[in-house]
Amino acid sequence: MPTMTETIEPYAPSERPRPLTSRDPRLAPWRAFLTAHALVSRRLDDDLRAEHQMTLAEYAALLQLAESPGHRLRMNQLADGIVLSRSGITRLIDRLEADGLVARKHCSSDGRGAEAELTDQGLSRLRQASRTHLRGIESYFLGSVEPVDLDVIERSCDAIRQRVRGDDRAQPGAGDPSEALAPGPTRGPNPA
Amino acid sequence: MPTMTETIEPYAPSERPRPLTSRDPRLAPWRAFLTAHALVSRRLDDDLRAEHQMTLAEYAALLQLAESPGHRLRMNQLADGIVLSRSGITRLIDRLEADGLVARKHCSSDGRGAEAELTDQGLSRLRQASRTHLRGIESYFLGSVEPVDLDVIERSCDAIRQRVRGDDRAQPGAGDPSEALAPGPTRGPNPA
DNA sequence: CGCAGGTTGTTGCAGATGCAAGTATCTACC
DNA sequence: GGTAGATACTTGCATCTGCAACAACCTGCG
Repeated sequence: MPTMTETIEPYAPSERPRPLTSRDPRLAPWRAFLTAHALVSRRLDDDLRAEHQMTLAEYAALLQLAESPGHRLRMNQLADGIVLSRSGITRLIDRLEADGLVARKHCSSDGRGAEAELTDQGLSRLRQASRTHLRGIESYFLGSVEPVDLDVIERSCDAIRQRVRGDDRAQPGAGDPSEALAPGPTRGPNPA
Repeated sequence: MPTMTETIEPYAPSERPRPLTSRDPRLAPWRAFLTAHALVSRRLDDDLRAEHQMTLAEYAALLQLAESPGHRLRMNQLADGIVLSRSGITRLIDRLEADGLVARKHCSSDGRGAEAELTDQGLSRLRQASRTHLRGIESYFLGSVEPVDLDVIERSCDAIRQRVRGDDRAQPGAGDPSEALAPGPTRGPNPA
């Protein structure tokens, strides 16, 4: 796997001399990170619940499906994508299916497998909810971070992701997911 | 096809012209942020559970107490500090009290109030757990982020915090909390 | 003083999540 | 081909969390 970012730094961030102590000033960024996440994600969740009767996790699942080819995904990939346990995904899809937003399909290539497929109604609900959600991200997250700093955050968080789980399940053939929500003349199921 | 060549103009991060769309590249940092947090916090929680039978939230509460003057804190402040609902804090302190790690005290200045006070055993358990926890932070978080970038993350996350909750409950008179866990000859309530 | 309204913490209840165990299926090796 | 082990998902059970309702208390105003 590519170690691509060979930086010109003084030392690699992974190997530092002394063990971390409770008074190390580098703990401040970590705490800020934790608090910021807790506040933002709670707020986004509250907004989605209030305006669309939908949790943040449900939104994330619908979004993942909308960005996947054929609007369908295996349970496992879904679980990895939104960082949820297998059983968590089972129940989450249960709820979305009960609401008619996704449909369970048998996986043709793997008898054990199940796929969740976004329904038209699911896509519609996702698009509606995305207005609230994107407004929230813009307001709480992007509105607080200097544009120049977004790259740093993305790089750092990607590095964290790669480090915590040795691998990553990237899907190179997934096409451009950025248009999954775009209501333009991209594909059939338009928001009627 | 829209030209992605945006000029590098410096405008305030709070006021942007167009509403955020689902294909905006600024969504990538947000998603990376979400995923990184989910992975790191889960990992830290798993480690604490496995090695010290303690959740991350319990650790955070004990730590907050250890950093507070007198090793005690009102329920509300505790709730704000670790971003948990009131009832969540009630139950969390219930558990810690049942384990003998904190003790509930009546607040002398406010008859409604309750304070949680760290017990000696609580401090001891916290110190033990902190080895695991600090090791995890070093390994997963600090080991992934370039030292130069820590400041950016701290600033950004602080800005998010301030924006999401209009105010912040800063305690300027709380002294230097960084020594709360240091086993050295710092202050009175030492591990007898 | 006395009450209205706000604040603090706790409890009933419901929802979301994880682990461990179970079932069905796939893969590899004999 | 057949069996052992791995994998994919689901289910039972326990835990954690939040909202709404509640009780106790404080504050301010008449």
